[in-house]
Amino acid sequence: MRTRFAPSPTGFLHIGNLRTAFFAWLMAKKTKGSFTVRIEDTDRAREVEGAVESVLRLLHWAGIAPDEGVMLDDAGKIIEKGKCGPYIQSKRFDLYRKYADQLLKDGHAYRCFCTSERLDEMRKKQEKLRQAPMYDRTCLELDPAEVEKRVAAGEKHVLRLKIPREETITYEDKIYGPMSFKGHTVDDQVLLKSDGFPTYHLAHVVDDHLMEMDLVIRGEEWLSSVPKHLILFRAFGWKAPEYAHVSLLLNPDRSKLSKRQGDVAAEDFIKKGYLPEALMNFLALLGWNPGTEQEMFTIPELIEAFTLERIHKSGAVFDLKKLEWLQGQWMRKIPAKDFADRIKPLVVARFPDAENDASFLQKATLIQERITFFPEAPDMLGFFYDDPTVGIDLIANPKQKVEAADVPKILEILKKSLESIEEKNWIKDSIVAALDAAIASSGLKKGQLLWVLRASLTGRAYSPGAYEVAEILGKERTLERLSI
RNA sequence: GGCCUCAUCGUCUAACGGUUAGGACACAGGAUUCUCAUUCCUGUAAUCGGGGUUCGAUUCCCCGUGAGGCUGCCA
Repeated sequence: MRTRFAPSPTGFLHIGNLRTAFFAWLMAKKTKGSFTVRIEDTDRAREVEGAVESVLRLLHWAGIAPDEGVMLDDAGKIIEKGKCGPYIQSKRFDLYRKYADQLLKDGHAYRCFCTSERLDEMRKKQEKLRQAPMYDRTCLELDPAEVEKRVAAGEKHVLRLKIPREETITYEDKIYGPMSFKGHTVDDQVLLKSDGFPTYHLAHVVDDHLMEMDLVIRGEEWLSSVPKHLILFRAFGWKAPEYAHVSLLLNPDRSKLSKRQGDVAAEDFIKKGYLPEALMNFLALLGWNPGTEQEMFTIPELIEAFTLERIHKSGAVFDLKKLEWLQGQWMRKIPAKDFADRIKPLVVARFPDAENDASFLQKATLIQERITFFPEAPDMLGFFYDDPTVGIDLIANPKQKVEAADVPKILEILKKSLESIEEKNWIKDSIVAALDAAIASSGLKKGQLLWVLRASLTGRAYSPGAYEVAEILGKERTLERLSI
Protein backbone atom coordinates (compact mmCIF):
# COMPACT_ATOMS: atom_id res chain seq x y z
CA MET A 1 0.00 0.00 0.00
CA ARG A 2 1.27 3.45 -0.87
CA THR A 3 0.62 6.11 1.78
CA ARG A 4 1.93 9.58 2.26
CA PHE A 5 2.48 12.45 4.63
CA ALA A 6 2.15 15.91 3.14
CA PRO A 7 3.18 18.68 5.52
CA SER A 8 3.26 22.31 4.57
CA PRO A 9 6.47 24.05 5.60
CA THR A 10 4.79 26.74 7.66
CA GLY A 11 6.59 26.15 10.94
CA PHE A 12 7.16 23.45 13.49
CA LEU A 13 5.75 19.96 13.17
CA HIS A 14 2.60 19.67 15.25
CA ILE A 15 2.55 16.63 17.50
CA GLY A 16 -0.85 15.68 16.07
CA ASN A 17 0.61 15.69 12.58
CA LEU A 18 3.43 13.46 13.76
CA ARG A 19 0.79 11.01 14.94
CA THR A 20 -1.05 11.18 11.62
CA ALA A 21 2.23 10.64 9.77
CA PHE A 22 2.97 7.71 12.04
CA PHE A 23 -0.34 6.04 11.24
CA ALA A 24 0.34 6.46 7.52
CA TRP A 25 3.84 5.07 7.97
CA LEU A 26 2.51 2.10 9.93
CA MET A 27 0.03 1.25 7.19
CA ALA A 28 2.76 1.40 4.57
CA LYS A 29 5.01 -0.88 6.60
CA LYS A 30 2.26 -3.25 7.54
CA THR A 31 1.43 -3.82 3.89
CA LYS A 32 5.07 -3.84 2.83
CA GLY A 33 4.29 -0.77 0.76
CA SER A 34 5.90 2.60 0.63
CA PHE A 35 5.66 5.81 2.61
CA THR A 36 6.08 9.07 0.69
CA VAL A 37 6.69 12.56 1.96
CA ARG A 38 5.47 15.40 -0.22
CA ILE A 39 5.93 19.07 0.60
CA GLU A 40 2.85 21.24 0.18
CA ASP A 41 4.28 24.68 -0.30
CA THR A 42 1.61 26.30 -2.42
CA ASP A 43 1.00 29.10 0.05
CA ARG A 44 4.07 31.21 -0.50
CA ALA A 45 3.06 33.78 2.08
CA ARG A 46 3.17 31.34 4.97
CA GLU A 47 6.38 29.57 4.11
CA VAL A 48 8.98 29.37 6.89
CA GLU A 49 12.69 29.04 6.26
CA GLY A 50 14.15 25.73 7.39
CA ALA A 51 10.80 24.12 8.10
CA VAL A 52 11.24 21.31 5.58
CA GLU A 53 14.52 20.26 7.07
CA SER A 54 13.23 20.30 10.61
CA VAL A 55 10.17 18.22 9.73
CA LEU A 56 12.36 15.70 7.99
CA ARG A 57 14.81 15.53 10.87
CA LEU A 58 11.94 14.83 13.21
CA LEU A 59 10.64 12.00 11.06
CA HIS A 60 14.09 10.47 11.08
CA TRP A 61 14.36 10.88 14.84
CA ALA A 62 10.96 9.26 15.29
CA GLY A 63 12.04 6.30 13.20
CA ILE A 64 9.52 6.90 10.43
CA ALA A 65 11.75 8.21 7.67
CA PRO A 66 10.20 8.28 4.19
CA ASP A 67 10.88 5.60 1.58
CA GLU A 68 10.06 7.96 -1.23
CA GLY A 69 9.72 11.66 -1.91
CA VAL A 70 11.48 14.34 0.04
CA MET A 71 13.97 13.04 2.56
CA LEU A 72 17.35 13.54 4.19
CA ASP A 73 20.40 11.77 2.79
CA ASP A 74 23.16 10.34 5.00
CA ALA A 75 24.83 13.71 5.15
CA GLY A 76 21.60 15.32 6.28
CA LYS A 77 20.94 17.07 3.00
CA ILE A 78 17.43 17.38 1.58
CA ILE A 79 16.98 15.18 -1.48
CA GLU A 80 14.14 13.77 -3.53
CA LYS A 81 13.85 10.12 -4.40
CA GLY A 82 11.26 8.19 -6.37
CA LYS A 83 9.60 7.79 -9.74
CA CYS A 84 6.71 10.19 -9.17
CA GLY A 85 8.66 13.37 -8.58
CA PRO A 86 9.04 16.17 -8.16
CA TYR A 87 7.63 15.84 -4.65
CA ILE A 88 7.63 19.52 -3.84
CA GLN A 89 4.47 21.19 -5.04
CA SER A 90 6.05 24.48 -6.01
CA LYS A 91 8.04 22.50 -8.59
CA ARG A 92 4.85 21.05 -10.06
CA PHE A 93 3.36 24.37 -11.04
CA ASP A 94 2.89 23.54 -14.74
CA LEU A 95 1.25 20.25 -13.94
CA TYR A 96 -1.55 21.86 -11.97
CA ARG A 97 -2.13 24.39 -14.74
CA LYS A 98 -2.40 21.63 -17.28
CA TYR A 99 -4.98 19.70 -15.28
CA ALA A 100 -6.86 22.86 -14.42
CA ASP A 101 -7.14 23.65 -18.14
CA GLN A 102 -8.56 20.22 -18.74
CA LEU A 103 -11.21 20.81 -16.07
CA LEU A 104 -12.09 24.12 -17.66
CA LYS A 105 -12.32 22.59 -21.11
CA ASP A 106 -14.55 19.76 -19.88
CA GLY A 107 -16.89 22.16 -18.11
CA HIS A 108 -16.09 21.01 -14.56
CA ALA A 109 -14.61 24.36 -13.64
CA TYR A 110 -15.17 28.00 -14.48
CA ARG A 111 -13.33 31.28 -14.25
CA CYS A 112 -14.28 33.72 -11.53
CA PHE A 113 -13.36 37.39 -11.61
CA CYS A 114 -14.90 38.37 -8.31
CA THR A 115 -12.67 40.45 -6.08
CA SER A 116 -12.08 39.55 -2.45
CA GLU A 117 -13.97 42.71 -1.53
CA ARG A 118 -17.05 41.58 -3.40
CA LEU A 119 -16.79 38.11 -1.88
CA ASP A 120 -16.51 39.58 1.60
CA GLU A 121 -19.61 41.64 1.05
CA MET A 122 -21.47 38.68 -0.35
CA ARG A 123 -20.61 36.59 2.70
CA LYS A 124 -21.67 39.32 5.08
CA LYS A 125 -25.03 39.57 3.36
CA GLN A 126 -25.51 35.83 3.42
CA GLU A 127 -24.70 35.75 7.09
CA LYS A 128 -27.21 38.47 7.79
CA LEU A 129 -29.85 36.44 6.01
CA ARG A 130 -28.71 33.41 8.07
CA GLN A 131 -27.66 31.58 4.96
CA ALA A 132 -24.59 29.42 4.61
CA PRO A 133 -21.81 31.57 3.14
CA MET A 134 -21.25 30.19 -0.32
CA TYR A 135 -20.13 31.55 -3.66
CA ASP A 136 -23.21 32.85 -5.48
CA ARG A 137 -22.04 31.77 -8.95
CA THR A 138 -22.13 35.26 -10.39
CA CYS A 139 -19.27 34.42 -12.75
CA LEU A 140 -20.81 31.14 -13.83
CA GLU A 141 -23.49 33.21 -15.59
CA LEU A 142 -20.96 35.25 -17.52
CA ASP A 143 -21.14 35.24 -21.29
CA PRO A 144 -18.32 33.07 -22.73
CA ALA A 145 -17.29 35.81 -25.13
CA GLU A 146 -16.99 38.27 -22.28
CA VAL A 147 -14.93 35.80 -20.27
CA GLU A 148 -12.56 35.45 -23.22
CA LYS A 149 -12.26 39.19 -23.53
CA ARG A 150 -11.48 39.72 -19.86
CA VAL A 151 -8.93 36.91 -19.86
CA ALA A 152 -7.29 38.34 -22.95
CA ALA A 153 -7.15 41.71 -21.25
CA GLY A 154 -5.19 40.06 -18.50
CA GLU A 155 -7.80 40.51 -15.81
CA LYS A 156 -7.00 38.65 -12.59
CA HIS A 157 -9.20 35.69 -11.87
CA VAL A 158 -9.40 32.32 -10.17
CA LEU A 159 -10.68 28.95 -11.27
CA ARG A 160 -13.59 27.44 -9.41
CA LEU A 161 -14.88 23.90 -9.26
CA LYS A 162 -18.46 23.55 -10.45
CA ILE A 163 -20.19 21.39 -7.86
CA PRO A 164 -23.15 19.35 -9.11
CA ARG A 165 -25.61 20.73 -6.58
CA GLU A 166 -28.40 18.28 -7.06
CA GLU A 167 -26.21 15.34 -6.26
CA THR A 168 -25.51 13.55 -3.00
CA ILE A 169 -21.94 12.45 -2.62
CA THR A 170 -21.28 9.36 -0.57
CA TYR A 171 -18.22 7.36 0.28
CA GLU A 172 -16.97 5.10 3.02
CA ASP A 173 -14.29 6.46 5.27
CA LYS A 174 -11.92 3.85 6.67
CA ILE A 175 -12.37 5.30 10.13
CA TYR A 176 -15.68 7.18 10.15
CA GLY A 177 -17.57 4.69 8.04
CA PRO A 178 -20.28 5.67 5.52
CA MET A 179 -20.44 9.41 4.88
CA SER A 180 -22.80 11.42 2.78
CA PHE A 181 -22.91 15.07 1.70
CA LYS A 182 -25.58 16.92 -0.20
CA GLY A 183 -24.21 18.75 -3.22
CA HIS A 184 -26.01 22.01 -2.52
CA THR A 185 -24.15 22.37 0.78
CA VAL A 186 -20.77 22.18 -0.92
CA ASP A 187 -19.19 25.42 -2.10
CA ASP A 188 -17.65 25.99 -5.54
CA GLN A 189 -14.11 25.68 -4.30
CA VAL A 190 -11.30 27.80 -5.70
CA LEU A 191 -8.93 25.44 -7.49
CA LEU A 192 -6.40 27.85 -8.92
CA LYS A 193 -5.59 31.09 -7.15
CA SER A 194 -5.09 34.29 -9.09
CA ASP A 195 -1.33 33.89 -8.73
CA GLY A 196 -1.63 30.64 -10.66
CA PHE A 197 -0.86 28.41 -7.68
CA PRO A 198 -3.25 25.58 -6.93
CA THR A 199 -5.15 25.38 -3.67
CA TYR A 200 -4.79 22.32 -1.48
CA HIS A 201 -7.81 20.69 -3.09
CA LEU A 202 -6.54 20.62 -6.67
CA ALA A 203 -3.02 19.77 -5.61
CA HIS A 204 -4.16 16.92 -3.40
CA VAL A 205 -6.19 15.29 -6.17
CA VAL A 206 -3.59 15.72 -8.89
CA ASP A 207 -0.67 14.66 -6.71
CA ASP A 208 -2.21 11.75 -4.92
CA HIS A 209 -3.38 10.38 -8.25
CA LEU A 210 -0.09 10.89 -10.03
CA MET A 211 1.82 9.56 -7.05
CA GLU A 212 -0.41 6.51 -7.06
CA MET A 213 -1.57 6.71 -3.48
CA ASP A 214 -3.87 3.94 -2.30
CA LEU A 215 -4.75 5.44 1.04
CA VAL A 216 -4.88 9.02 2.22
CA ILE A 217 -4.58 9.33 5.98
CA ARG A 218 -5.05 12.90 7.16
CA GLY A 219 -6.58 14.98 9.93
CA GLU A 220 -10.28 15.21 10.62
CA GLU A 221 -10.26 18.84 9.54
CA TRP A 222 -10.40 17.56 5.94
CA LEU A 223 -13.51 15.48 6.39
CA SER A 224 -15.88 18.11 5.06
CA SER A 225 -13.70 18.68 2.00
CA VAL A 226 -13.97 15.10 0.83
CA PRO A 227 -16.94 15.70 -1.51
CA LYS A 228 -14.92 18.33 -3.39
CA HIS A 229 -12.09 15.88 -3.78
CA LEU A 230 -14.34 13.05 -4.87
CA ILE A 231 -15.96 15.28 -7.50
CA LEU A 232 -12.54 16.24 -8.78
CA PHE A 233 -11.37 12.64 -9.05
CA ARG A 234 -14.47 11.83 -11.01
CA ALA A 235 -14.09 14.86 -13.27
CA PHE A 236 -10.63 13.66 -14.18
CA GLY A 237 -11.86 10.12 -14.65
CA TRP A 238 -9.54 8.87 -11.94
CA LYS A 239 -10.10 6.36 -9.19
CA ALA A 240 -10.13 8.08 -5.81
CA PRO A 241 -7.91 6.70 -3.06
CA GLU A 242 -9.35 5.37 0.14
CA TYR A 243 -9.61 7.93 2.89
CA ALA A 244 -8.94 7.54 6.58
CA HIS A 245 -9.57 10.67 8.62
CA VAL A 246 -7.93 10.79 11.99
CA SER A 247 -9.43 12.69 14.89
CA LEU A 248 -7.64 15.63 16.40
CA LEU A 249 -5.61 15.76 19.59
CA LEU A 250 -7.16 17.83 22.35
CA ASN A 251 -6.15 20.11 25.21
CA PRO A 252 -7.22 19.07 28.72
CA ASP A 253 -10.28 21.31 28.29
CA ARG A 254 -11.11 19.36 25.13
CA SER A 255 -10.38 22.19 22.73
CA LYS A 256 -8.09 21.56 19.78
CA LEU A 257 -4.55 20.96 21.04
CA SER A 258 -2.84 24.31 20.95
CA LYS A 259 0.35 26.03 21.88
CA ARG A 260 -1.28 28.05 24.63
CA GLN A 261 -1.93 25.01 26.76
CA GLY A 262 1.38 23.23 26.49
CA ASP A 263 3.80 21.83 24.03
CA VAL A 264 2.51 20.97 20.62
CA ALA A 265 5.72 21.12 18.61
CA ALA A 266 7.21 17.65 18.26
CA GLU A 267 10.58 19.34 18.66
CA ASP A 268 9.72 20.31 22.24
CA PHE A 269 9.49 16.69 23.25
CA ILE A 270 12.97 15.97 21.94
CA LYS A 271 14.28 18.96 23.82
CA LYS A 272 12.72 17.72 27.03
CA GLY A 273 14.55 14.44 26.63
CA TYR A 274 11.77 12.12 25.60
CA LEU A 275 12.81 8.90 23.97
CA PRO A 276 11.38 8.31 20.50
CA GLU A 277 10.28 4.87 21.72
CA ALA A 278 8.19 6.47 24.46
CA LEU A 279 6.71 9.25 22.34
CA MET A 280 5.74 7.02 19.45
CA ASN A 281 4.36 4.36 21.78
CA PHE A 282 2.26 7.03 23.45
CA LEU A 283 1.09 8.59 20.19
CA ALA A 284 0.03 5.21 18.84
CA LEU A 285 -2.12 4.62 21.91
CA LEU A 286 -3.94 7.94 21.56
CA GLY A 287 -7.08 7.06 19.69
CA TRP A 288 -5.94 3.58 18.82
CA ASN A 289 -5.85 0.41 20.87
CA PRO A 290 -4.61 -3.08 20.11
CA GLY A 291 -7.67 -4.84 21.49
CA THR A 292 -5.44 -6.49 24.07
CA GLU A 293 -4.15 -5.17 27.36
CA GLN A 294 -0.65 -4.57 26.10
CA GLU A 295 0.55 -1.04 26.84
CA MET A 296 4.14 -1.06 25.71
CA PHE A 297 4.90 -1.49 22.07
CA THR A 298 8.06 -1.43 20.04
CA ILE A 299 7.69 -0.11 16.53
CA PRO A 300 7.84 -3.58 14.98
CA GLU A 301 5.13 -4.71 17.38
CA LEU A 302 3.05 -1.74 16.35
CA ILE A 303 3.45 -2.59 12.67
CA GLU A 304 2.16 -6.04 13.48
CA ALA A 305 -0.77 -4.98 15.67
CA PHE A 306 -1.91 -1.79 13.96
CA THR A 307 -5.20 -1.63 12.09
CA LEU A 308 -7.31 1.31 10.93
CA GLU A 309 -10.44 -0.41 12.25
CA ARG A 310 -9.31 0.10 15.81
CA ILE A 311 -8.78 3.83 15.53
CA HIS A 312 -11.24 5.87 17.57
CA LYS A 313 -13.48 8.47 15.98
CA SER A 314 -13.47 10.86 18.89
CA GLY A 315 -10.61 13.19 19.72
CA ALA A 316 -8.18 12.24 22.47
CA VAL A 317 -6.85 14.48 25.21
CA PHE A 318 -3.09 14.63 25.25
CA ASP A 319 -2.22 13.33 28.72
CA LEU A 320 1.36 14.11 29.68
CA LYS A 321 1.21 11.93 32.80
CA LYS A 322 0.88 8.76 30.82
CA LEU A 323 3.59 9.86 28.41
CA GLU A 324 5.91 10.34 31.37
CA TRP A 325 5.12 6.92 32.72
CA LEU A 326 5.88 5.40 29.34
CA GLN A 327 9.09 7.40 29.21
CA GLY A 328 10.17 5.91 32.56
CA GLN A 329 9.31 2.43 31.35
CA TRP A 330 11.36 2.85 28.21
CA MET A 331 14.27 4.40 30.10
CA ARG A 332 14.52 1.24 32.19
CA LYS A 333 14.53 -0.93 29.12
CA ILE A 334 17.66 0.61 27.68
CA PRO A 335 20.65 -1.77 27.91
CA ALA A 336 22.91 -0.59 30.77
CA LYS A 337 25.84 0.12 28.49
CA ASP A 338 23.75 2.24 26.12
CA PHE A 339 22.23 4.07 29.03
CA ALA A 340 25.70 4.93 30.35
CA ASP A 341 26.80 6.11 26.91
CA ARG A 342 23.77 8.36 26.61
CA ILE A 343 24.20 10.13 29.93
CA LYS A 344 27.98 10.34 29.86
CA PRO A 345 28.31 13.54 27.82
CA LEU A 346 25.76 15.23 30.06
CA VAL A 347 27.62 14.22 33.21
CA VAL A 348 31.02 15.12 31.76
CA ALA A 349 29.75 18.58 30.92
CA ARG A 350 29.24 19.22 34.62
CA PHE A 351 31.93 16.94 36.04
CA PRO A 352 34.92 16.56 33.71
CA ASP A 353 36.32 13.77 35.90
CA ALA A 354 33.60 11.51 34.60
CA GLU A 355 35.36 11.42 31.23
CA ASN A 356 37.93 8.80 32.23
CA ASP A 357 35.97 7.25 35.02
CA ALA A 358 36.51 3.48 34.97
CA SER A 359 33.42 2.85 37.07
CA PHE A 360 31.09 5.10 35.14
CA LEU A 361 28.98 2.21 33.91
CA GLN A 362 28.51 0.96 37.46
CA LYS A 363 27.41 4.41 38.62
CA ALA A 364 25.08 4.86 35.69
CA THR A 365 23.40 1.56 36.44
CA LEU A 366 22.57 2.75 39.93
CA ILE A 367 20.48 5.64 38.64
CA GLN A 368 18.86 4.06 35.64
CA GLU A 369 15.64 3.21 37.40
CA ARG A 370 15.67 6.41 39.40
CA ILE A 371 15.48 8.95 36.60
CA THR A 372 12.89 9.60 33.94
CA PHE A 373 14.92 11.90 31.70
CA PHE A 374 18.59 11.87 30.77
CA PRO A 375 19.22 15.45 31.91
CA GLU A 376 18.52 14.39 35.49
CA ALA A 377 21.66 12.28 35.49
CA PRO A 378 24.31 14.87 36.42
CA ASP A 379 22.40 15.82 39.56
CA MET A 380 21.97 12.24 40.58
CA LEU A 381 25.65 11.41 40.11
CA GLY A 382 27.21 14.65 41.30
CA PHE A 383 28.22 13.39 44.73
CA PHE A 384 30.55 10.85 43.14
CA TYR A 385 32.63 13.62 41.62
CA ASP A 386 32.36 16.52 44.05
CA ASP A 387 32.58 16.07 47.80
CA PRO A 388 29.15 16.90 49.13
CA THR A 389 28.58 19.41 51.86
CA VAL A 390 26.73 17.53 54.51
CA GLY A 391 24.76 19.38 57.14
CA ILE A 392 23.66 17.99 60.47
CA ASP A 393 20.09 18.87 59.54
CA LEU A 394 20.27 16.28 56.78
CA ILE A 395 21.85 13.54 58.87
CA ALA A 396 19.68 14.05 61.91
CA ASN A 397 16.37 12.70 60.72
CA PRO A 398 13.47 11.98 63.04
CA LYS A 399 11.86 9.61 60.58
CA GLN A 400 14.98 7.47 60.71
CA LYS A 401 15.22 7.95 64.49
CA VAL A 402 18.53 9.70 64.21
CA GLU A 403 19.05 12.42 66.83
CA ALA A 404 21.64 15.10 66.28
CA ALA A 405 23.27 14.13 69.56
CA ASP A 406 23.76 10.55 68.41
CA VAL A 407 25.42 11.41 65.13
CA PRO A 408 29.05 11.53 66.33
CA LYS A 409 28.61 8.19 68.00
CA ILE A 410 27.08 6.60 64.92
CA LEU A 411 29.80 8.02 62.69
CA GLU A 412 32.40 6.46 65.00
CA ILE A 413 30.73 3.07 64.80
CA LEU A 414 30.58 3.31 61.02
CA LYS A 415 34.21 4.29 60.71
CA LYS A 416 35.43 1.59 63.02
CA SER A 417 33.39 -1.03 61.31
CA LEU A 418 34.41 -0.08 57.79
CA GLU A 419 38.06 0.43 58.66
CA SER A 420 38.22 -3.22 59.57
CA ILE A 421 37.61 -4.22 55.95
CA GLU A 422 40.80 -4.76 54.04
CA GLU A 423 41.33 -2.57 51.03
CA LYS A 424 41.37 -5.49 48.64
CA ASN A 425 38.14 -6.87 50.08
CA TRP A 426 36.24 -3.62 49.61
CA ILE A 427 33.20 -5.02 47.85
CA LYS A 428 29.53 -4.78 48.64
CA ASP A 429 29.32 -8.18 50.34
CA SER A 430 32.06 -7.35 52.83
CA ILE A 431 30.54 -3.95 53.51
CA VAL A 432 27.16 -5.51 54.19
CA ALA A 433 28.74 -8.08 56.47
CA ALA A 434 30.75 -5.54 58.42
CA LEU A 435 27.78 -3.25 58.88
CA ASP A 436 25.50 -6.11 59.89
CA ALA A 437 27.97 -6.98 62.60
CA ALA A 438 28.10 -3.36 63.73
CA ILE A 439 24.32 -3.19 63.88
CA ALA A 440 24.18 -6.35 65.95
CA SER A 441 26.83 -5.24 68.42
CA SER A 442 25.74 -1.62 68.75
CA GLY A 443 22.07 -2.28 69.22
CA LEU A 444 21.25 0.42 66.68
CA LYS A 445 18.58 -0.05 64.08
CA LYS A 446 19.68 -0.78 60.55
CA GLY A 447 18.02 2.39 59.32
CA GLN A 448 19.78 4.57 61.87
CA LEU A 449 23.16 3.38 60.73
CA LEU A 450 22.53 3.28 57.02
CA TRP A 451 20.78 6.62 56.88
CA VAL A 452 23.77 8.30 58.46
CA LEU A 453 26.13 6.45 56.15
CA ARG A 454 24.22 7.27 53.00
CA ALA A 455 23.57 10.89 53.92
CA SER A 456 27.24 11.43 54.76
CA LEU A 457 28.42 9.87 51.54
CA THR A 458 25.97 11.57 49.21
CA GLY A 459 24.82 14.73 50.93
CA ARG A 460 21.39 14.01 49.56
CA ALA A 461 18.04 13.12 51.05
CA TYR A 462 17.62 10.52 48.36
CA SER A 463 20.13 8.70 46.25
CA PRO A 464 21.21 5.19 45.31
CA GLY A 465 21.72 2.83 48.25
CA ALA A 466 24.38 3.23 50.94
CA TYR A 467 26.15 -0.07 50.24
CA GLU A 468 26.44 0.52 46.54
CA VAL A 469 27.66 4.06 46.94
CA ALA A 470 30.26 3.04 49.52
CA GLU A 471 31.49 0.25 47.28
CA ILE A 472 31.99 2.53 44.30
CA LEU A 473 33.50 5.35 46.34
CA GLY A 474 36.19 3.01 47.70
CA LYS A 475 37.45 2.61 51.21
CA GLU A 476 39.55 5.72 51.34
CA ARG A 477 36.95 8.19 50.11
CA THR A 478 34.22 6.55 52.14
CA LEU A 479 36.18 7.01 55.35
CA GLU A 480 37.09 10.55 54.39
CA ARG A 481 33.47 11.51 54.04
CA LEU A 482 32.67 9.97 57.42
CA SER A 483 35.34 12.07 59.10
CA ILE A 484 33.88 15.49 58.64
C1' G B 1 -26.35 30.47 11.54
C1' G B 2 -25.53 26.13 7.93
C1' C B 3 -23.11 21.32 6.90
C1' C B 4 -20.41 17.15 8.91
C1' U B 5 -18.79 14.41 13.13
C1' C B 6 -18.21 12.63 18.04
C1' A B 7 -19.90 11.14 23.36
C1' U B 8 -17.78 4.64 28.95
C1' C B 9 -13.89 6.25 35.47
C1' G B 10 -10.25 12.90 36.09
C1' U B 11 -7.31 11.03 31.41
C1' C B 12 -6.24 7.03 27.43
C1' U B 13 -9.43 3.06 26.51
C1' A B 14 -11.96 -2.52 26.49
C1' A B 15 -16.69 -4.70 26.27
C1' C B 16 -19.20 -5.20 18.32
C1' G B 17 -27.64 -7.17 22.82
C1' G B 18 -26.75 -10.92 28.27
C1' U B 19 -19.87 -9.08 32.16
C1' U B 20 -19.99 -8.15 39.67
C1' A B 21 -18.90 -2.65 33.03
C1' G B 22 -12.34 -4.92 32.23
C1' G B 23 -7.24 -2.69 31.72
C1' A B 24 -3.63 1.43 31.87
C1' C B 25 -2.13 6.45 33.68
C1' A B 26 -3.18 9.59 37.73
C1' C B 27 -4.85 9.55 42.87
C1' A B 28 -5.22 7.03 47.93
C1' G B 29 -3.65 3.06 51.17
C1' G B 30 -0.34 -1.02 52.04
C1' A B 31 4.03 -4.55 51.27
C1' U B 32 9.42 -4.67 50.19
C1' U B 33 13.34 -1.15 51.67
C1' C B 34 18.71 2.74 54.67
C1' U B 35 16.32 7.31 51.45
C1' C B 36 14.36 8.18 46.66
C1' A B 37 12.97 5.46 42.64
C1' U B 38 11.68 0.67 40.94
C1' U B 39 8.60 -3.65 41.88
C1' C B 40 4.18 -5.97 44.04
C1' C B 41 -0.82 -5.88 46.39
C1' U B 42 -5.43 -3.23 47.53
C1' G B 43 -8.87 0.72 47.00
C1' U B 44 -11.82 5.24 45.21
C1' A B 45 -13.78 6.25 40.39
C1' A B 46 -17.52 5.83 34.39
C1' U B 47 -21.82 4.15 30.42
C1' C B 48 -24.34 12.76 29.05
C1' G B 49 -30.15 13.23 29.52
C1' G B 50 -35.05 11.62 27.75
C1' G B 51 -37.84 8.50 24.86
C1' G B 52 -38.35 4.08 22.04
C1' U B 53 -37.00 -1.33 19.89
C1' U B 54 -36.14 -5.89 22.74
C1' C B 55 -37.21 -11.03 27.42
C1' G B 56 -32.76 -8.01 28.02
C1' A B 57 -29.50 -2.36 26.27
C1' U B 58 -22.89 0.85 27.18
C1' U B 59 -24.11 -1.59 22.56
C1' C B 60 -29.62 -0.56 17.75
C1' C B 61 -33.23 3.88 16.49
C1' C B 62 -35.15 8.93 17.52
C1' C B 63 -35.00 13.64 20.14
C1' G B 64 -32.31 16.68 23.20
C1' U B 65 -27.61 18.32 25.52
C1' G B 66 -22.48 18.98 25.28
C1' A B 67 -17.96 18.98 22.43
C1' G B 68 -15.09 19.19 17.89
C1' G B 69 -14.27 20.14 12.62
C1' C B 70 -15.54 22.82 8.20
C1' U B 71 -17.92 27.16 6.49
C1' G B 72 -10.63 31.42 3.07
C1' C B 73 -7.61 33.01 -3.68
C1' C B 74 -4.55 28.65 4.46
C1' A B 75 -3.22 23.90 4.67
